[in-house]
Amino acid sequence: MADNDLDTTRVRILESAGQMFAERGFESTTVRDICQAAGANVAAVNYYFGDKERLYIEAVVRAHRWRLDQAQLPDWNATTPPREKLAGFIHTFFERILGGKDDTWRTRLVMREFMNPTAACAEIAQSNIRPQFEILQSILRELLPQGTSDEELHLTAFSIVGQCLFYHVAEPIICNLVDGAEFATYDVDKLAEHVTKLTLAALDAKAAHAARGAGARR
Amino acid sequence: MADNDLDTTRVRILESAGQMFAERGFESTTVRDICQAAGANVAAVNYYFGDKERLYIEAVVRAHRWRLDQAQLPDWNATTPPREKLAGFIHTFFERILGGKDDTWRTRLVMREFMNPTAACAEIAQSNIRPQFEILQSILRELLPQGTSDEELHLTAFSIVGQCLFYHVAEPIICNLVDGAEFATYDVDKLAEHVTKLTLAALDAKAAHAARGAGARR
DNA sequence: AATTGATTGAAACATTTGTTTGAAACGATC
DNA sequence: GATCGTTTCAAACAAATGTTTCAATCAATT
Repeated sequence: MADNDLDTTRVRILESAGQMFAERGFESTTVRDICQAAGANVAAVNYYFGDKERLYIEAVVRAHRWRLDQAQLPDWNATTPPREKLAGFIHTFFERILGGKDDTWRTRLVMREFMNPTAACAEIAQSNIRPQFEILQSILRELLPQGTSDEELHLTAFSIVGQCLFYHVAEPIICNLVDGAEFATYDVDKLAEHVTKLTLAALDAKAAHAARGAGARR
Repeated sequence: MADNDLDTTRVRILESAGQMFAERGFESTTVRDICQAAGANVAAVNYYFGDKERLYIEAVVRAHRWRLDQAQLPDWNATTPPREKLAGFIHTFFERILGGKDDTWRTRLVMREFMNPTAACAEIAQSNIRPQFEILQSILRELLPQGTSDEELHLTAFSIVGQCLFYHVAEPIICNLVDGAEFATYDVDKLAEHVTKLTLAALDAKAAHAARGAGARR
């Protein structure tokens, strides 16, 4: 029952299954291929997980937990300026998405699940994503003028996350649109800096506009 | 051969197949289900398309072409200000993505193809997406200071598209994060206005910063 | 009305796939 | 070393699925 990181048949199957589900999808991946890649017998899937679907769910949840653990948010204290927090959040988010080149399959697996929600999706959203979303919102609350509606807060958070996620979900398209040499230079640091700068510029403008509006009215 | 919009068995199969591929994916969709939904015989798929895969490719290409035709960019003339062009581009993009509530399957199908590229992906990227990308870049060139690098132009374009696409690729997550009542109010107009405002605020700040920098240097 | 070509229909085929089974191998415990 | 629970293995099962076949049907043309 303990799914610790031992090199046991169980986790070998989980890892192989995750990679294959990520690349080919649930239906295109056969239990036989998974077991062959994991060096296990066909019956091992049913022995350890009951059936193929429960193996899938466990693989997805495991992949997302791994993604979160892989890159942790920086330690902030009460004096950390919110601009720095936002920069750190975005950088960490990119680390999780683009991570080591051998780990992108985990993000692919999770994104695939989001577009084909099963039981794993709601669980991940509630237990893993929501806390991160709350953190991002608390940062934005410090950066946006007081009185900003919850809705605008949400949309702004979505704008940030959307910019980051794009580089994963549209990767084949991006490769088709920009030069291969340029694409090769897209790394976490560069992309994070771009998104951070663009977002902060927009937030600054909103804050300035609000201040001007308040000043003009009085 | 002519795939015109007649209510022929061929296009009925294409439409049914598109919807089912979009919801369940390629492998999970059976030829039998497609034909039943289209009111056709099982053999019709092989008769009209040769095999299941060529039916899929044709359905994807058709869906994306339909998406483009559904919402056309406004007519601009030489005097149209670039800010208005950007607003129009973003609004049209959202129309295409979120379109009529009965047509979202087309976007789903295309996004699915992007994450599982087949032969259809490269074709769509080259013949359909690239022209749109060029238009967006030409608009941004008018809004960003002279001397802005191609790379920054690209990243800015990706930031815009990423913000829009997010509402489609992460829909189940968004539903989980915000109140159902609030989500119900997300429509094309509201989202387009948010993305446009945020982006223009950022672009204005960059332009102002560049002007200030140039002024200070002289 | 006959003919010709395109389309549809029901059934069958060959393969693949998830799952099960029951015996063998293994490992720790007494 | 015998025993008991756990794990592995090869083989088989049953269901589903893409594809094919060939006769029936239809529609237009002569």
